[in-house]
Amino acid sequence: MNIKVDGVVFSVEKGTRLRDILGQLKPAKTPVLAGVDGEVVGLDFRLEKDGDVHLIYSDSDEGLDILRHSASHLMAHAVLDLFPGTQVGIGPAIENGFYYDFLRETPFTPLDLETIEKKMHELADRNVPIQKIIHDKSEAVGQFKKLGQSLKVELIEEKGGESVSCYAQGGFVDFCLGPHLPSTGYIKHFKLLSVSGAYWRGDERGRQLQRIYGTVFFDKKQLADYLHLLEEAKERDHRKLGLELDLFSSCEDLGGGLILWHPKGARIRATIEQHWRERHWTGGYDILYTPHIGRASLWQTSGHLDFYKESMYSPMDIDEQDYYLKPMNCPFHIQVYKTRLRSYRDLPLRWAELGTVYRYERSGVLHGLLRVRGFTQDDAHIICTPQQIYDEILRVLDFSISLLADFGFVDNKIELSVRDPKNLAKYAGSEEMWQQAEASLVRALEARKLPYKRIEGEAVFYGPKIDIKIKDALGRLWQCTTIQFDFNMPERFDMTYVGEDNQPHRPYMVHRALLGSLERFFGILIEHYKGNFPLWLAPVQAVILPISERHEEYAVVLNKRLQERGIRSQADTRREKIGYKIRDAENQKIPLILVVGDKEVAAGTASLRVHTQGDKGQVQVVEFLDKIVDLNKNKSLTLSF
RNA sequence: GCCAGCGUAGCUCAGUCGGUAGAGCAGCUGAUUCGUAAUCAGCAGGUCGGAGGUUCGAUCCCUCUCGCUGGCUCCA
Repeated sequence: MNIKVDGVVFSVEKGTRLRDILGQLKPAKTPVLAGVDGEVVGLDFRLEKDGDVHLIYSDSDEGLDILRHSASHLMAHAVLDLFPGTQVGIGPAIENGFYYDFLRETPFTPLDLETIEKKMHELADRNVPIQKIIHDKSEAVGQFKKLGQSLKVELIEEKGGESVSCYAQGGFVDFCLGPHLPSTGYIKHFKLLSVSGAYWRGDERGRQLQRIYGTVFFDKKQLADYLHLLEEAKERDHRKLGLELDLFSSCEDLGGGLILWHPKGARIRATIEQHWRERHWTGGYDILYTPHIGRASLWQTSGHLDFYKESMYSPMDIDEQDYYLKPMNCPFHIQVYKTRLRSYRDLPLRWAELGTVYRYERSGVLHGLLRVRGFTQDDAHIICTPQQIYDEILRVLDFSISLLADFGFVDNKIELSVRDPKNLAKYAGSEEMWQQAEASLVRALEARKLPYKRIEGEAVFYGPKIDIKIKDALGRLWQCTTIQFDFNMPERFDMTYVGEDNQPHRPYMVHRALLGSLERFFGILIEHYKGNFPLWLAPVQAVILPISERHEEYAVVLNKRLQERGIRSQADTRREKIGYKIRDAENQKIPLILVVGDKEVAAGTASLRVHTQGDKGQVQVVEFLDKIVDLNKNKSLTLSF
């Protein structure tokens, strides 16, 4: 009898268990499951006929998906056992875990989660087989009606074909395409994480269900690692660090989603902005400033009052005219463009602005610095001729990647969003423009050999775009850069330039933000570095700690020498023991700590301690100064002495 | 906006089955002059998120409201 395992043919005896052929196969890792002719089986599965086998490993997406999905069924099983009368909604595998939605009068409490978890362990320990059952539709509907599961009935009636696939384990049955584990015994290492509300089928007018989230892994260590990652994320939370390091706050009287930048946070922001301006000026951009409010007629022309009104704040009355807070900067930049007749010789124009915009966000979505109602975009508009778009896209792509790298973000994921081919009517701009724009985006990505994901239907109505997501120290992705074509605004504002042919032409406009917003980027930066900012960004770069009062004068002089070289330095002359001051400086995450006592005063040196690295011994002041000035100027991301 | 949870001193948290509150850190004052992550003592600090109701009496119970948290929805 011949079987093919992951493409390699083996000859085995009928009835051989999969487990027994692993010796011959010598896979690099031990598999947990296998797929045999489209079914998921355990390693004890006996091969009875010729067929295709593929091995499934504990850390593969496929394996985890099956496990997660089966764990969600196990959870539903436990919930129905514990709380009869509960209705089940849907329960898929998701990134990092699973959830299941339940319809039940009484809300689940954290205590209930423990009980459910215990029940799940019980059911898993019984190692109940999970069986696929094919019903015909009416039979399935009848069965779920009898069980009182009307949500499932609704789903089957809508989604089920003539025959309906269900999975059963013990007394629990679910309408589900699978695949699932062979039995519940595989589900050992899991944890239920939280309860929240979720709308039935995502419709906010519909019924609200209770969603329980959990996570599951094949082995104990993977679960422990994941839970550790969650802890680590909590430690890095920018809201916690923002308070501890005195970077920013928001307060009730101000209103949600509005941020106060404290001196240290503002220092970092100013450093970011300074760097950003330098890079833009040397990178071929000009910088604009525009106001925070504009007349209704402007927003009428731009179309924002038609298509963006829900995100805009109510108008204010100024001399009986309506003025609106700006949710975007583009109409202002366009006004600058229109102040004079533009020639093709003027293009491309690259106009950037750190523009503060205000957008209404629903109260429930506000989150620290990451989702706010007032924020400063590092915005720019590139206005160019059709012939220039490829060069401009390439340029902005390079620029963005290099700017992000300055802050230590070098691992990116790029997405290209294009039209939904099935719904071409809803887009602004001509067929030719879309094709040309998309081609230039693709060409630029390919010229730089940047891997990207093409997503159909994700483009906004006015043009295709490239988004860049950066990966932080915990491997989490954050969207920062967006580069979008806009075929709508030039039309609405009737932007033109005079071509070589002395005729008016419509320019192309590209809207781009690289860091995204300063608030959000700062939040990401705090979490990425866990508050341990690289030297060039640190609000306080060095602190001088005199051992006792008699070393104060030396410390003050040394401090002044650092400050004269442009280092943000402080002398801590509080009458405290050195251990106390060191602890304080370490907690404040100050990169460089200089301890000075009798020895240093006598030798004219300082003892250097580097944050998180410990005591480095004595350094010569002149050499040390040269070195840190250099590290600071070069915006080094690491400190080595 | 919706569901659930939370809101006690600047911060982290305890507490009151209804009789107006307590610790540690931070702060202030004093002593200590010290060598690589917390010196000691004293003091001060709260209309227990806000408003209303029930009650002889509310920080505690109820209603409303504001804010925060986790999600959902949204994210041109």
